[in-house]
Amino acid sequence: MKTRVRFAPSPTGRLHVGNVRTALFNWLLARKTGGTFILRIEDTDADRSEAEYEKELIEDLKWLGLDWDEGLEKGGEFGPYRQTDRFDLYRKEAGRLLENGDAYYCFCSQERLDAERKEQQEKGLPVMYAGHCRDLSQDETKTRIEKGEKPTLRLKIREGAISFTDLVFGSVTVDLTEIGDFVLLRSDGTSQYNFACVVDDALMEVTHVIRGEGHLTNTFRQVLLYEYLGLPLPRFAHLSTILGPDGSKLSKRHGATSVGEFRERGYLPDALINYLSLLGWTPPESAGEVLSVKEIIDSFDLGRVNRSPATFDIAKLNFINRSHLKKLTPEVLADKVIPFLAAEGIMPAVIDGRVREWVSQVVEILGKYADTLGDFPGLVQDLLQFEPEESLADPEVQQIINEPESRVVIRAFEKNLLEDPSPVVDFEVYKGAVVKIMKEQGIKGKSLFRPLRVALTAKASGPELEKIIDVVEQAAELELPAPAISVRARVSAVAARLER
RNA sequence: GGCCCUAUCGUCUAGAGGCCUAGGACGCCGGCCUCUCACGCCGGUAACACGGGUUCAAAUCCCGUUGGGGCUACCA
Repeated sequence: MKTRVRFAPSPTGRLHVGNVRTALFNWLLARKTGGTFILRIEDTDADRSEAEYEKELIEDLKWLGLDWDEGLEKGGEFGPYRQTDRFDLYRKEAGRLLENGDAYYCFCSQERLDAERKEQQEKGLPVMYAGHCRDLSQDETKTRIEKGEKPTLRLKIREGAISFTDLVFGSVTVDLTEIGDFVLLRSDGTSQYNFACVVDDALMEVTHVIRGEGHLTNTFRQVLLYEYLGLPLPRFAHLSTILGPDGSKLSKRHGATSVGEFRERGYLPDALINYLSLLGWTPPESAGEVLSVKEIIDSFDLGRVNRSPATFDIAKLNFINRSHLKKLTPEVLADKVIPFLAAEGIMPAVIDGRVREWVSQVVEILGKYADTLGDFPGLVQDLLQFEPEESLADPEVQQIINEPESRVVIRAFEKNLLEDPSPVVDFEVYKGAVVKIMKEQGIKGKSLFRPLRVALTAKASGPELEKIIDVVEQAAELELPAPAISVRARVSAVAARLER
């Protein structure tokens, strides 16, 4: 039988990484087995669901590359795929339950239910609906409805126990005395989650229900529903919760939690997928941990998913992201970095070919310093920035400048550059000037390059000098929002400050 | 409160009774490379929550304790 899986989010907020992992594991199973991945929206909670979130959710999924074969936007023969469009279906199935005597109308008021629950809690009793309306006569039910009362429909829980085998948690069992008669249809006629979920999964012929661990105990209710409805039971696989650094469920106070935030911070979709796939799942040892999406699909196996909750570790995500960043060509990387530079006002909004080429070079030099695309603006800023007044006050820089030899190097460097007729200081010019110092002054190694670095950048550390010389000079020729300073101007500025 | 689930280095994890003196990855620390920072390479630090069983043998099986998560809604 062909695998059919689904991701069924509620549009009640931005897409959380925990949910992404759920979507991912579903998607991986579908892609691994050549099955179908369905996107369904569970929006039966009218108060919290918003169209805006649904839109964003779709965008996030697309950005991640988790494409679906059936459902929202795609359509399919099992639609509609939004639960608010499926109420007739739920009512129809509820009707069957009612006819079979497995469900009943409940007229208990919200107040009564609340009071009862409170009392049960205070007395330390199991908290569940006591079943007051369970044995109401058909006549009474009928007249009360005719009088205009709006009942809920509840499931009549049978005696005995219910158990099922979860693909990751194994066999689980519960005694049905632990479960109260729960609501199927609300008094306004809409469906409650567990019921809608079962009807949808069954009607959509879902073969594997892969979802968060929070639903593990809901599954008992759902299995019972499948039984009452006489529908074939799908396989279940529950995924452990993702925790924050303090061991509680990952939430906003732990920092970024939504896909949108990670995208905005400059994480690559493939890296996010790679990292999330590693939470609770282990690739075969030989594969290593930095994997392409294709590699993950190829080695994915639900049987290797573990049960214990995992803590979200930003340091490891950074490592994975960095690793993915390093695999990109400079050109591809540049195109991804440019929007981040533009957002910080470092690059103009409209980029021409020369600037793009320049960014490619820069990104190649600075790439090893970046964890995320969002790190680049700061790095490029550092490269472009030249503020001798402030930077020369740095103790490390001071120490270099105070060396008599350093002063000789900087002055000679300035002189050599000024004597060179080339309008632009490119790498060849730079090299010529440096070689001359070595020959004439006999200075080399540390004593040579440290002052050269200070002369060029007014800093004590940074990327390799021979790599930055060209891009620094070129930056001065580019029309950047904040004009960059040319090599000669830099060296002269530093040399001038030597006198004081 | 009741029920369900869970527990290996700081973190993600390997581990399906002897292969475990517990392996890998991230982080951290150290070394090498090097004008510097970083990258890279090499090395190191560090864990079976606790207490009882079962067994010739337990990280692995059972029971309990403790910690964590979830459900117990006319939320999903």
